[in-house]
Amino acid sequence: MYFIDVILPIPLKQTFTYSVNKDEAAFLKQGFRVAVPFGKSKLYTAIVYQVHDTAPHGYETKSIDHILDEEAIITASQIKHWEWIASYYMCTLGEVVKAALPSAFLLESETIISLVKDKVVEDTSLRDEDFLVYEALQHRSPLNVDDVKSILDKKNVVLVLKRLLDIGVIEVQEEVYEQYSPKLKKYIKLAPAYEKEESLKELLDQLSRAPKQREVLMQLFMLQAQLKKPVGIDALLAKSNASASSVKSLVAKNILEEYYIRKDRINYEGEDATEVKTLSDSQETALQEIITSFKRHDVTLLHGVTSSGKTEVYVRLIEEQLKAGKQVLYMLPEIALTTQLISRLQQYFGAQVSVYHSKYSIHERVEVWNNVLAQKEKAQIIIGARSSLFLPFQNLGLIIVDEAHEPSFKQYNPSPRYHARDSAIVLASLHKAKTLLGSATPSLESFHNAELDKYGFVELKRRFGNVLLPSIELIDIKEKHKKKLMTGHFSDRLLEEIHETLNNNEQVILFQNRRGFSPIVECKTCGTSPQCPNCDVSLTYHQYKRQLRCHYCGYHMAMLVECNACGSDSIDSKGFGTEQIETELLSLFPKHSIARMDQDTTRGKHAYAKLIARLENEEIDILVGTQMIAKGLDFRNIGLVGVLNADNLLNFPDFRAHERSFQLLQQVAGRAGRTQKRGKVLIQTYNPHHTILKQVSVNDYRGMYKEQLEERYQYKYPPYYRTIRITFKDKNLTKNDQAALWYTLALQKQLGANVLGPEVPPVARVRNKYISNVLVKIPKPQSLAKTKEYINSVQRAFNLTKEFSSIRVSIDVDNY
DNA sequence: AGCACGCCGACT
DNA sequence: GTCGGCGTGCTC
Repeated sequence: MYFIDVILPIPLKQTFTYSVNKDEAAFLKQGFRVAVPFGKSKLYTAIVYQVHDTAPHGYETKSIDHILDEEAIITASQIKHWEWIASYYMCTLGEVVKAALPSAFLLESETIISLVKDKVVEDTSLRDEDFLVYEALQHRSPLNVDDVKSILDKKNVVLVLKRLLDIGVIEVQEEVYEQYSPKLKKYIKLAPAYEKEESLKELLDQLSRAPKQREVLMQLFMLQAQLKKPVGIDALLAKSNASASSVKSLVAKNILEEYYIRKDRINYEGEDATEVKTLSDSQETALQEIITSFKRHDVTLLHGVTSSGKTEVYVRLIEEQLKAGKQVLYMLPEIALTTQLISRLQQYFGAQVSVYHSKYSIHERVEVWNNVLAQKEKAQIIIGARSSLFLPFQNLGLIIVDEAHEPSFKQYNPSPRYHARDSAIVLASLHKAKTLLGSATPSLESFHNAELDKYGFVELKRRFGNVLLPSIELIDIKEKHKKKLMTGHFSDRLLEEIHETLNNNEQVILFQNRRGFSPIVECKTCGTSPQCPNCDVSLTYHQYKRQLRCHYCGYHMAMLVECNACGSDSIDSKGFGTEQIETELLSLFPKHSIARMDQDTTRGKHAYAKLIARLENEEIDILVGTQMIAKGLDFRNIGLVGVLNADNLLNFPDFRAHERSFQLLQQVAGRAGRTQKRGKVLIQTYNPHHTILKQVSVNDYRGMYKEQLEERYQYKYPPYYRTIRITFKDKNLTKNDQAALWYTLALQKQLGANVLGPEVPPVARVRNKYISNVLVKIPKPQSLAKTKEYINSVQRAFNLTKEFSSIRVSIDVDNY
């Protein structure tokens, strides 16, 4: 007897054992996919973890359904990496697998319902609903469960299906579809029968009465001679100017033959690689320093001011790896993965670049996966978002994590809650590769690591071409309000500068952080504002659809005409988001073109790219935007950057609020003046004496670092303490509170005062579930692994407590 | 995580 | 009486 242990893509800790026959056991290896029956009736895709011959105790194994791959699609080092992620971030291997594999690799079965042949039923013997399904099946068979649901327009259809099954009218089957289908291209050739010269001659004579068809044939010969490779049907049609119908009739007469060739979706059709620009002196120095640093350190931090030309340095490093025959992973936050950057790298490396991120179709992702696995030429360099570190690299030489300070490298939900920067470092070490972290505003942890000599450190202090960093001016809007110098949300100073910039034919970017400061609707008479029925938050007003929406659960309703509480019609929207700024701008600058960039305006697949293109072509004079505009936009003609209100950033209730504000404002400021002329940045605030703003205005990263580090030390936060957050969720408030308290007390038994909480978060209820948080702080000398082991033991005891069985517990390691 | 099973209230 | 709500427990 042979068995395999498999990983299922579900949040269960253990592997599952299935039986296989001798041949299967010989064929299967770790990393293969198999379809296995799981539970009552489902088929799941599982990953083979190991093949063995030890029968498990206590249960009967099922046999696998079938094998999905011809060779392993997951490498041994991937499994090792995923095990590290599962153990470090306290989640299951199944969850990692689910996040790691392109969805097209993980198929679940679908129940297929079909009519039993020759089974006659009296229509009258059926109930109305049953009859509807029966009738539908006579028109179209088979149906899936969703079809039945929509036919009956209800959620629960099991009963109907059960009855039909009982009387033997229908049968059901579980089917797994391969979602990935290769892209095929149609080619055309002469049928083999005519390949001999005499038969060809005969044929041409025959066709003398069909001049169009004859012409098609002649063109085909010409193309074949010219291209010396298969002729695509599209090429033939274009060349011969013939209609598809003449080709079709030639095919019908068996004179021509159609055939298909598998084609990759990922194809770079641009120019071939161009020479890398010559590096400036400071770039060259940085490059040499990085190379030297890698001799002593596996990880190096590159601190380069905005627009210092980090990309060119990366390009050189990548080039070096390619020469050594190694693969390179270039990671970026999702949002910075613009066509702009991709095409820049393609300029240098042409077809060797592949891109991998969530906007790509499942087919494209499968192809990138396979290309990386096979070490194809076109998968030498992967540019991708955080999930690209799950690809099956074979021979990785270097990982670049660009914009490494970006919080979006940390995944919060769903599990695995991994940090891509840290997971990348582990991945690199598995491959004995190097990691380069690049940032203009490194995170405190990374800078601290560099200071402790855990990481190597290299600096690029000058902007490329010695362009000056923008001048930054703080505007006290408290005072401006007092002196009545505000027009809407604009100070006189900001308006003045906008006018001047526009007069110089330069563009303006305005930044308005939306988080925590969305337009909330309020009744002026009684002061109530409409709340979300499912979450403890006020609804926010969205002008473009005249709707009130909840940012947490997506609930929405039409804008109120009168107050629900008192009936008054004096409803006011206070606060300001990007939309309101846009409206104000339209009336202040009616002659200029104004655009807005936020989640609402970049929803479509190409919306973002289009906005960027318009900005690049200078079709937009003023762009208002959220965080989104801070990332990687690289334009030559931005003369002015305005921050409408810096305070709501600073007042964010998070220990990293100050660090984040500094980073964000620096990034935003970096959009200004990327050419010779010095750019200008205006920051409006109620609090111009705030240390962070001062530090931003004079570009004092180190000052910020030192001061923040001191605070972190005092308040026991990272990098001095690690933290793990444990979240409890339940529909029942009391039960949830009890559970959180029980857990906290259990943790405190061993960890004492370093367990904080339970604490109710600012938004205490989301999607009708109450939330409670517990924070575990881990001082440097305390073992992280042992602490986690202890948390795990508390978790196990918690799971055994019956009354808490409905509580959802999620654990977030390094929740920052 | 799904999904079946089973127990309760609200309707034909 | 049936239907469908959701709490509970299991999955090799």
